[in-house]
Amino acid sequence: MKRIADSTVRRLSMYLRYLEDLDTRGQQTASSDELAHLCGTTPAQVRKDLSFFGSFGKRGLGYPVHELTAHLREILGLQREWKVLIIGAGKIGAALANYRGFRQRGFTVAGVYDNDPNKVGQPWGEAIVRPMDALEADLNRDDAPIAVLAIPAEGAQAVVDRLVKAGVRAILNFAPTQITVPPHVNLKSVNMAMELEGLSFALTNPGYLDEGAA
Amino acid sequence: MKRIADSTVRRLSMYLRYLEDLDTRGQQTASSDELAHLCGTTPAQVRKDLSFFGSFGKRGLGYPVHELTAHLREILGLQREWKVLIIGAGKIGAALANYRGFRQRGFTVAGVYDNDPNKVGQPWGEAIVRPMDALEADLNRDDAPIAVLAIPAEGAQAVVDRLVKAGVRAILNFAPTQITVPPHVNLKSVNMAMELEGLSFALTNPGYLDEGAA
DNA sequence: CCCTGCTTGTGAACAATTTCACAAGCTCTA
DNA sequence: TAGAGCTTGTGAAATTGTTCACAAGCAGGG
Ligand SMILES: NC(=O)c1ccc[n+]([C@@H]2O[C@H](COP(=O)([O-])OP(=O)(O)OC[C@H]3O[C@@H](n4cnc5c(N)ncnc54)[C@H](O)[C@@H]3O)[C@@H](O)[C@H]2O)c1
Ligand SMILES: NC(=O)c1ccc[n+]([C@@H]2O[C@H](COP(=O)([O-])OP(=O)(O)OC[C@H]3O[C@@H](n4cnc5c(N)ncnc54)[C@H](O)[C@@H]3O)[C@@H](O)[C@H]2O)c1
Repeated sequence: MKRIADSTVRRLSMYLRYLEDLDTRGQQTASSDELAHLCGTTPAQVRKDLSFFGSFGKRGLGYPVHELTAHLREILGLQREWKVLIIGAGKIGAALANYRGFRQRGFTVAGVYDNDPNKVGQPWGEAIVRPMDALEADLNRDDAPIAVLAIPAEGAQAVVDRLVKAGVRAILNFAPTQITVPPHVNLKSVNMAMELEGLSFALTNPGYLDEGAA
Repeated sequence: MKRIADSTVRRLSMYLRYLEDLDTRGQQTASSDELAHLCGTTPAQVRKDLSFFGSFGKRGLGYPVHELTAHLREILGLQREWKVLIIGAGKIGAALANYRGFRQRGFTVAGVYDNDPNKVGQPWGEAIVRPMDALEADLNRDDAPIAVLAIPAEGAQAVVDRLVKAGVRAILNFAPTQITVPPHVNLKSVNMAMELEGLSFALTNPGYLDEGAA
């Protein structure tokens, strides 16, 4: 079984988004060329990405939109519902918990946790903030959720260790710090300051990007 | 002038974060090995990344922490203040506007814009929400800010076109849609749904990741 | 002053990813 | 049934990014 690049998975996710659009508009087929234009990539890339998982298209015609949508959902594991735990009932946590885009894709917020006694027990969106102490007891190992970490950097690694010990095998981290997890746990980090700094770099050093500008 | 990979810039940003830590703790020097461990990369990677910009270390000793910190700030363009415009006074916009991490790095929110008449004019953190109409007049082309796009996907491309026309040359986009900009404009997108779907994929297809699992 | 022990800086090897290019195959038309 | 016109699927080539390995060079001790 071939290793799939991270970049490929991200693109699959994007193909799915646009295929869903086309599907609701009733379009029957889409060529790799059309998908590429929608997603800002190249036709060859689209075909190569899909070819890792099977051969879904018809030569001369393109890909059947509705069918490919279903295939991609399955590949990405989106036929099922995923439970999501939000750790940290702060500003970022609040934005995420109410984010419609997640629910649309089958991610449902199963709980919100915080260690601030003033927040615990308070209503928060449709949920009630739970104490960190309750974490282990709340978790069902057979259906371990995805954890979203939205707490300050200082406590992050300790909380991650605790989540991992409790059976969580996927974590989306927003704290701007390096987190380590055992190999069987999947970790993704979103670091917004880093993105802004990337823009700062690009604005400051146009020469390093536009090959050969003086 | 050599093209610098995106991944390199992201790592520079991370090196800077940890060097600042070491600096405040008074540590004089740091080896590529130490930095690598802090940042979750390899010593060779650290040295190669830095070598693109000069030779900052002393053989046998390592890198002078304070000095390298300054160099990295300069490379990343962080000696100066960057003005940031937030477009969309919603939940994500609110989280970002109050995010301490940005101000710490020299990014200051210069304005918040929205097209909802009920939000325009309302106080919002330390700012007051301004109408989209005011955008062009507010912008000073000689000191164009970085724009953060926190509005729904539907209107995103139109607003981007308008920002670009008004002189904005760097945009951080949170709307989950493909945006196109002319080549002289820098665009980064953060797509959280895509990250979650990446986790879903990893949980669903362990075989595609752990080389050769049956 | 020279030797020992480290650590950098970097070309070259390697690995991963993207792009190319084209044979194979489908549909439609006559 | 044959031919035209597209578009897929995929090895091979090209490009991009990471890791290796080692000469060069500094500090500190004898
Ligand atoms: N606000 C943003 O726009 C933004 C952007 C990028 C990254 N981040 C990062 O996201 C994280 C959260 O940011 P925020 O703005 O929501 O902060 P916040 O202060 O609004 O919220 C943090 C919450 O986490 C809780 N908390 C702290 N330590 C905890 C622990 N050990 N266990 C459980 N709960 C704990 C606090 O009680 C608080 O409710 C930070 O790491 C921040 O750097 C925030
Ligand atoms: N909330 C989240 O956690 C989250 C996570 C990831 C991505 N996003 C994305 O970020 C964007 C904003 O999300 P949100 O949750 O803050 O939404 P929101 O509805 O809370 O806020 C959106 C704001 O944008 C304003 N707006 C809409 N169209 C506009 C236009 N053309 N010009 C100016 N202002 C306009 C609205 O009046 C509203 O105030 C969306 O694209 C969403 O998909 C949100």
